[in-house]
Amino acid sequence: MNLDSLRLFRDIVQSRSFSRGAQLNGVSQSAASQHVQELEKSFSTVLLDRSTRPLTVTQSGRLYFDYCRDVLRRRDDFDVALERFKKETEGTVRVASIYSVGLSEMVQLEEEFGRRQPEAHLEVDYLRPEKVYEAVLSDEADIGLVSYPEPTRELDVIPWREEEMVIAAAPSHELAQRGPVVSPRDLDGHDFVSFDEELPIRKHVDRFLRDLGVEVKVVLHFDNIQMIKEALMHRVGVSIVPARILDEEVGQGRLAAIRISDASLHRPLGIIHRKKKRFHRVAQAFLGLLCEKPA
Amino acid sequence: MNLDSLRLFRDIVQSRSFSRGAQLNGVSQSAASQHVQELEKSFSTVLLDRSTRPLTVTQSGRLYFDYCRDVLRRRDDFDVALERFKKETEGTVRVASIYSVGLSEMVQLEEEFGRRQPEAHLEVDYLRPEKVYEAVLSDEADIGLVSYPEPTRELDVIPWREEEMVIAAAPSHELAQRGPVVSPRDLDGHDFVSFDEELPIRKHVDRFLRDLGVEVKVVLHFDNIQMIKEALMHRVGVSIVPARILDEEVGQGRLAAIRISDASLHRPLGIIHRKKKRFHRVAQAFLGLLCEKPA
DNA sequence: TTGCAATATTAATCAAACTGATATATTCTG
DNA sequence: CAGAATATATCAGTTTGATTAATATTGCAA
Repeated sequence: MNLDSLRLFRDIVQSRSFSRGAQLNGVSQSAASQHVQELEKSFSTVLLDRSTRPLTVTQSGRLYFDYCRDVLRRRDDFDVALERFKKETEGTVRVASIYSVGLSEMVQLEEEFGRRQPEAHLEVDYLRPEKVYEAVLSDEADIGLVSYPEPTRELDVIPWREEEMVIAAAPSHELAQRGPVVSPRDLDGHDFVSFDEELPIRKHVDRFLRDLGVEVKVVLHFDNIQMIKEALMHRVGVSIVPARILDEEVGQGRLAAIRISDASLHRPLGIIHRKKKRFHRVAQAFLGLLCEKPA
Repeated sequence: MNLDSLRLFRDIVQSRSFSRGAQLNGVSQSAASQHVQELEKSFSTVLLDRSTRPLTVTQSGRLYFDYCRDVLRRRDDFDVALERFKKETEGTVRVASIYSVGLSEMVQLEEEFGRRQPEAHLEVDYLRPEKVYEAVLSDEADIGLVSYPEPTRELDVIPWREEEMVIAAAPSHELAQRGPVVSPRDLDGHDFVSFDEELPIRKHVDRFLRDLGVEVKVVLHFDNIQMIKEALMHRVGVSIVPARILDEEVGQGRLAAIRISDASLHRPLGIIHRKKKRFHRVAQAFLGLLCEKPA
């Protein structure tokens, strides 16, 4: 009693003919005849009166006909609802990103994506790192953009970028005066504005400095780069941050980016997603865009 | 996508488990798994999220689940409606009978039938003979009771009874005086109350008399026995009618039944029904009752 | 009646669904 | 975090049920 069967019976009744009903459904007249006989056997009742031509519907047959119509209508509704839902969700890529990926870059990506997939939507949520993981895990986001990505039991990581880390300071700061490139040792003893201790970036910077035997004096710490930049502009000290996110302030002369000679420090960014996640077409397009552009 | 499949999916969702859903539907876990995978392939969407336990339903899955529930509910309604309808019709035997089968006998039959099939209904319509044929042909009646039954292309006949025909007259009538049995020849020259010419019974009586060389004088004719009896009581003449239907009037002394010696005249009664008619249980019971009682 | 068109019947074929065995995955527990 | 326990996925082989082509039967009209 599948959909085709329901349609078949409906069409037989509506066309008042087994042959025409069969034709409408692309089956043989024999199949139609046998099908209705099976129905009648299973219901132990006569659905169609063939002793007259054109055939007529018995009262039981009318009951079943109405059932067929209702179910087929309900099915159409379902199909429509499913298609609408799929268009909605499959036309949207939901990205969860840490703040420090940088708005400017994201805007560029969005523009390029909009050109390539005019039909598609891109939803970007900027969240604190652990919230990014949560969003991806709970399937509220298709992909997540995080730094120092960690694969887990349920998450896979696609390496994305290695961002250069530079020393940031007010342009008037002593280190900024010293030139566009300095040795890490020059940081020794300076007041330092750092990240909160639980952030991976903090741990990596700490380790970097420790390995080189450089000691700084952490005078402030924040959980986001915006606040760090604010502090630097107020000449509270220096910091080490991803080069990319200083672009704007450096261009305006409000902060200086000082490259670290000698040893290089990089922040890895990664794309995280649920293991075995099946990306729809639009999501795949966005992933492709991300990976092809090493910027 | 038959009913079992819909139930299976519904139960998998409701029990949050393939295995339990399968068990509830008497199929293997393997079948359940494969079935949902086929569904997902056909919809090109994921219906159930198995990466968590217990499994969860995706939004698409919810749409399909609702569809399943609605269809199954609609199906239940259909089943109930069909059963109710069948009980109604299958619990009723619709009989179309000519008037002259006799009310008293029919009442007896109804009583006996009521004892044997307390749940059943018996609907008896008394009609003129051609209306009885019509009723059976158009399936307004399950069976028809007629005299001188004629099988046709669409009707079968089951012989039922051979009713003795007797001479009926007012008790004061000359023939009635002559004794309880007379020779057919004694009718010669008498005023005769007959049936309408188009009725089979008329033709048979006429032939009977003609074969014996008896000539009567038809002074009145009617299409029903009641009127004939009325006429006889008014001493309009004599007639030949089925013995059985005189019982009451004879008992009350209002008419006399005079048997015909010599040659015997009988009226055959038959049960007619549509060819290939499928009798339901109750109808079969009534047919059985009719045939077993040669009364 | 005969002839025409529709439906029923039959046997053979074929694809879908199911099972049992087993592999893989998830969760729980020590 | 390993390993047990439970759940789901996969695969090959089998069964079932739907389908077709050919043909018989039936209903209707001339």
